[in-house]
Amino acid sequence: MPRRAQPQGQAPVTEAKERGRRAAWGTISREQVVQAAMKFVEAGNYEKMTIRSIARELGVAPMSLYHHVRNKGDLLGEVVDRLQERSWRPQVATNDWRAWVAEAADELRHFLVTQPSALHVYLRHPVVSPAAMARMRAMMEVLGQSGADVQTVRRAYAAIHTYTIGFAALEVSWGDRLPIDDNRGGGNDDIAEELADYTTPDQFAVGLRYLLDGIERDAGVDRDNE
Amino acid sequence: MPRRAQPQGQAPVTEAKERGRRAAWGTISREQVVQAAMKFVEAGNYEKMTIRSIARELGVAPMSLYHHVRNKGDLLGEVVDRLQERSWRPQVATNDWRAWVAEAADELRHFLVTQPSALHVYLRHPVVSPAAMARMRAMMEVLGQSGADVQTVRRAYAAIHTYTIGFAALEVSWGDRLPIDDNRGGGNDDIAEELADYTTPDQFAVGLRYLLDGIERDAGVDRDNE
DNA sequence: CCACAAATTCGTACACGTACGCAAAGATTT
DNA sequence: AAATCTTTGCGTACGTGTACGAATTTGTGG
Repeated sequence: MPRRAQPQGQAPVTEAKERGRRAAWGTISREQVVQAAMKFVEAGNYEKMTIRSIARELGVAPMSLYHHVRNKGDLLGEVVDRLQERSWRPQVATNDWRAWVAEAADELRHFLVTQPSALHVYLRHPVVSPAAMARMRAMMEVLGQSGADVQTVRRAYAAIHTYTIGFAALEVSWGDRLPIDDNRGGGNDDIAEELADYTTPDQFAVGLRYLLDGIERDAGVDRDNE
Repeated sequence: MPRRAQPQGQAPVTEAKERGRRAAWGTISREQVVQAAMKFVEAGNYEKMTIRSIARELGVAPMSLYHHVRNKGDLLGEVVDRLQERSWRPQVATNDWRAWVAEAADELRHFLVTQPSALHVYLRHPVVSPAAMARMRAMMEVLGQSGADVQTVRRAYAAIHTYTIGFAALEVSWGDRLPIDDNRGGGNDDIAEELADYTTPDQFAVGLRYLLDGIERDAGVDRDNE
């Protein structure tokens, strides 16, 4: 059914595609796609953020998005970067590097726990978005204040980073109640439930303190070898 | 070829369901579904393990599986439990609890890194399958040898567990190369690449040592307060 | 001005997990 | 045996991400 195009030239780039008609050329840009996606996440409806729903919102066919976004993961990555930027600006200037690092780590933990979309992204691949890189650089700079050399600083950063993300992942997942549990779990999930009480921000701080103790010690060794 | 009913019990591959016909009553059991699923995972084709492919393998319609398995997650959980059981049997009896715990943790890390299906399961919800519970109990028992009280042991277990899973998650994800990177990443993903070198088994051991140091210290406090 | 290339929108199609409900077969009760 | 209940297999349908290629629009060179 070849539909003939209307020569209605100056259709202002305005609103959305009315019924059946193809949307005007240049209707959407990457920026608009990202913003539309962000609206879902901001409203707490992360799971409702689908390619199709975004397209509907923009008055465009689903496949049209793919000329502005590599795929859903790409889009989500950008959304998360903006959320993260908004969530925290690193400000380096401290005389207590341990406190600074601890706070920064907890901030990331909180962000990941609060934004399920972010956790997904962080678990799927290394995040190298601008906000994430800024955070990393700040973290490394402050870690350097301990006197550790570059090697030790990177080690320390990696350890803290993995611990933080891992903790956030379990804090979230352990928060979900198990599906009914028809004893396929071996019958002893009371224990698991008790353990969930040990996946709290307080607990996070305890483990983090352990890590920082170890880092501090290594930093001392670095200084001695100087 | 007329098909006959299977006289119960584990049969070889029932040459079931020739074209169009409905498979005989009692053709599949939960056990068979799990085993069919396991074949995919064992062959390293975890991503090929779909409800539809399993059904095809068993010669039944996809929806038939759902009378034996709650959903794909349930199925995957059981598969992972069997893999885990095969991968490691806890044997408690040691005079060096730190070495034992370190080895057990590294074993879990290795398992998760090796079996992407397992990592998925561990990241989605608390795993309370028999093998996982056995592992946990063994770990706690050995941690108790440090002299720590119950509270401290649980704290310690939680810290080690989250660190292990988090590390495994990043070790895997950082191993995947980024998708081409059209500089949306901020341009500096060399740094990320360098950091990937710090997500290695060696690095895992370093961070774990930090945690164990902290645990050991707390255990000492527990003993003193006794 | 016209031919041709590039960018953009979109229709169709596929495999995925699975909700829903019907039909067939076994189990139980009358 | 007949009637009824329960378990199991399956057909259909929906919403998902996205590969593929066609249709349309804009930009470019002759």
